[in-house]
Amino acid sequence: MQLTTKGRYAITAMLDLATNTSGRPVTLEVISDRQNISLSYLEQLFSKLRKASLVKSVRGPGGGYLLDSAAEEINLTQIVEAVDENIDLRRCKGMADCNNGKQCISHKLWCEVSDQIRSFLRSRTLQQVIDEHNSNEGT
Amino acid sequence: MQLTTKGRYAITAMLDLATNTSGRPVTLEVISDRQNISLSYLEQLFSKLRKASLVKSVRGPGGGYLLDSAAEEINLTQIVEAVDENIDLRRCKGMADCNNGKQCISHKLWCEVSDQIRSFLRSRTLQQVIDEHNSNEGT
DNA sequence: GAAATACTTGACTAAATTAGTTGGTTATAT
DNA sequence: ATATAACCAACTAATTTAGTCAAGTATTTC
Repeated sequence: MQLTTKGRYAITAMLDLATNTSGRPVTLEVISDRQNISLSYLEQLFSKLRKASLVKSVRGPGGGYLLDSAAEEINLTQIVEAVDENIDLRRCKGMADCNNGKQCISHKLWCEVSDQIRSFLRSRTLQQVIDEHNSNEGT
Repeated sequence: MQLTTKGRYAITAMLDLATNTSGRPVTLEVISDRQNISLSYLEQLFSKLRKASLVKSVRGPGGGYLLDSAAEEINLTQIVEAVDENIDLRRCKGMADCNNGKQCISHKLWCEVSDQIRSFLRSRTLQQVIDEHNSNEGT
């Protein structure tokens, strides 16, 4: 589990899509302007998001991107994992010579922490994030 | 809030310290061997951890590092923030020309997500992570 | 069916971050 | 004294992130 600017860009862009209620596709150019993310970098990210079936594209004039599922159905782990191909530990890829005894106790602990973060993010959908935002309007 | 290999290394090393119950300092060399992290990279990280008062050092022979507080008192956000100086958004540092209207709605949403992750990590102490590990022993 | 729109792809470059190296110095226990 | 191990700073290498460029392909609209 990584959580860097890359994942943040992806979440930001997906939230932008999720708040578009017009029903019409949103172009990457518009997202680029609104969110200050370079168009071509967005293209890279959306290529991955599309392959992960998180968004769908509409070509031609009036085209753009739409969420592929309802905002209630898309959680943050899906987004982060779609763009941030999760890099494993460097030396002990998988379990190589790592799991022998206490050598790796804190590596194992780390994995558990990582799992907890992942499942926390999985429990949060785009819609929830938006709803919580709206209920805080007054601040 | 970043969460990269750097933060993971720091958490891993801190967990290593936290599981040392001998009461004697642990050298970076030992951690380096046990966790497969280069000694000099550990030095960089521990310099920051020390400045953040998360660990204390003992010089000279028999020296090394110890947690500065009890493992119950140290949470994961403290560790990550100590080493991963949190990089803000690129263009709209602070609030520059960002907060004007709907321009930034999903930036704001992102900040809220980020806060949620931060407070989740803050709710988890080193000791809790270790305890949960021990109660899963049988697997 | 031609033109415009807008996604798609891939290779490339630049910048930033992470990781590791080197070569010291300082403090302290023995 | 000497060995140990923290401390420090500047440097390099590797990797990742971010952005650029240039060509495609699909689709709508006229």
